[in-house]
Amino acid sequence: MKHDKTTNAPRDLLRQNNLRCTTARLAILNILSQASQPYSQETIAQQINDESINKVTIYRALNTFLDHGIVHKAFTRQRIAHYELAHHCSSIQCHPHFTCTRCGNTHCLLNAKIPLTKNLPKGFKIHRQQVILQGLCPKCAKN
Amino acid sequence: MKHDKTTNAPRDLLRQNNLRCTTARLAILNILSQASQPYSQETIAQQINDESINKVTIYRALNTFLDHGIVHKAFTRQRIAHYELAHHCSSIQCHPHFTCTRCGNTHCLLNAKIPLTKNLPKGFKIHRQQVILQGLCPKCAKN
DNA sequence: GGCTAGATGCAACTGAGTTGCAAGAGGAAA
DNA sequence: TTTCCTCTTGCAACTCAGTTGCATCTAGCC
Repeated sequence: MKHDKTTNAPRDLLRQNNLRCTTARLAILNILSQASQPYSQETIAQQINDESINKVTIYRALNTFLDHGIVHKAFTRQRIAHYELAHHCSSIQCHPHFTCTRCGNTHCLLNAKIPLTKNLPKGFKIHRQQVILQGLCPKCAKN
Repeated sequence: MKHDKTTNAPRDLLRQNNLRCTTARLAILNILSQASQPYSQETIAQQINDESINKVTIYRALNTFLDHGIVHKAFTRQRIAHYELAHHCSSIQCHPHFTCTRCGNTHCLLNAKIPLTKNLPKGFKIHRQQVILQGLCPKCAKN
């Protein structure tokens, strides 16, 4: 069993998913497996010593990993901001938003209730809790 | 009391916040007040009949509304995607992520528990629930 | 070692959102 | 109603995360 930091885990992970073990992919997986928080493409690029790895390669590798469920996006990417009037929301929590993964429509679930998160580590002061649900809307779930 | 669709509510809202009542702002607020779901800048622009209103104006008006709490972003804008290995998460729910509004750092709250959303409207099939917390991290809360 | 599909690098592109600046308009005072 | 000041708007040019097309390279099977 190897005890150095770059274990065989990433290599195995790739093989299990029938993906080629390339330098770039192994480097990315090694970095993510040692990460204590989600990393952006930029952070990953900085942490890769070998600066020859192109950002496109990192994006493509990450997307491949996403497809295979090896990795996921810690934050749903929402390049396009959506706004609504604030009158229905409490100061700390808004109603959850549901986005359909098939048709892309978003619905406000005004009546759905989510208790505030519990077991928070000490010292964190929560000002706002936001819940995002993904799945199929009634229309798309039928078909 | 006026009964037409463009009520005085938006005008009052602007006055309460010491904001000038301009054509663009009133149009945007009217649209949002009739919206059943969060709208993007593009959608708002489409719904404004007067096509002469510039997209920059809409962005700036929305940001002003944000500053005054009249409006909020239904989805936290995350232009930059952050990735992490998927091994710690259940198929439906990942641990919550906390983003500090002061220093911008994000932390994984691995031990925090959030019950799944209840009182869902009929027909919605949830595949994934994501919780985003905002506030102050222990370091920033001290200062 | 040779071959081939899949992976990579490069450059150019896309598009949401921002910035600087000049021109325009709201609204309070005269 | 007019004047005037300040805030708002429009335009054009920019920023930058992420994508695409295409030529080149390489992992891994034979």
